[in-house]
Amino acid sequence: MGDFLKDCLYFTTNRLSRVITKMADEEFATTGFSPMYGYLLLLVIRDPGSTQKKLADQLDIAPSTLTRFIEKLEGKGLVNRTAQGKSVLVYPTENGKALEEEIRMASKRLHNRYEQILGKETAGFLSKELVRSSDQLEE
Amino acid sequence: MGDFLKDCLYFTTNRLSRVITKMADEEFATTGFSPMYGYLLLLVIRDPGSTQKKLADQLDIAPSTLTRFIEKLEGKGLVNRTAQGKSVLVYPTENGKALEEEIRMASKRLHNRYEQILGKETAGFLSKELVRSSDQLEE
DNA sequence: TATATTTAGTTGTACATACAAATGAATCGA
DNA sequence: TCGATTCATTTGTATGTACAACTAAATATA
Repeated sequence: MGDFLKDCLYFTTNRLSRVITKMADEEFATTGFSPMYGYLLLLVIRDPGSTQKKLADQLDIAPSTLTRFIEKLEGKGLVNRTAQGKSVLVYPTENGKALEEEIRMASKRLHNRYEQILGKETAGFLSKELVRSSDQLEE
Repeated sequence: MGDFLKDCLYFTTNRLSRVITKMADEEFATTGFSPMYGYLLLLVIRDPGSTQKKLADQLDIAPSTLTRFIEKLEGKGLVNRTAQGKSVLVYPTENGKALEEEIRMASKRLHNRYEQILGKETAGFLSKELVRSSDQLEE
């Protein structure tokens, strides 16, 4: 009995995920796309010529998901793809690079917003715990 | 620079969410539906005649999402809906009630699985922190 | 070298979830 | 009591995400 929901990591994690995704969507609204795309673009800018596999690993998403993200960014003219054997290398376009500052600012706003509510300490600690747990659960 | 991803609560939360959702889907596979439906059915069994609003609040999902979930459970013959003024009351059917044990076992398996990896203490602590943070971020 | 296996990416499809707009019931203020 | 507002739900539509099946390239094995 009691509350089986509050005890279930599946539920509690997904709940926070919904809450913070909403927040992130709001702060990233000025960029014209959602936070995952923003972070993906930052990765591509930081490391031009990354393979899709590498990007998917860094973001910890399925390859098919990454394909879809890259397609969309390419459609918006923010990245280019060039096939290289069985791999695909991804590069930012000038338009893509021009967005870096905007994305970093959105990211900063998001951080400030949740840190102001949770406390900088707590937020940092929580992130670290989440990374650690994800790492462990993925073996 | 450094790793902006590991520091971002949006990203770290969503990552854990993907990891644990996969795990939960595996453990709930025997029930024939996904974990959220299982928990929803448990809520309805525990409190027959709940309004959809109440259920959506307990699960912390949008009302429209709840409508969709209930539709699906109704389609599988696990719950009934009766309109009551502007509200809708939800009741479990016999078939629905018959699934309670199965769902509880799936939930138990999920708990055991992640507790074995993270440690019971850590898992419990993490859940509590996530609830607290979600509560705070939602005001 | 020829075949088998592995690896990277894409495509079709499905699902959880949300928001905005619409509907219909209940309540409140004049 | 009537019109305005609020509230619960539904519906249309969109998005992030995954898996399974497929293709094509690379590597390993015989």
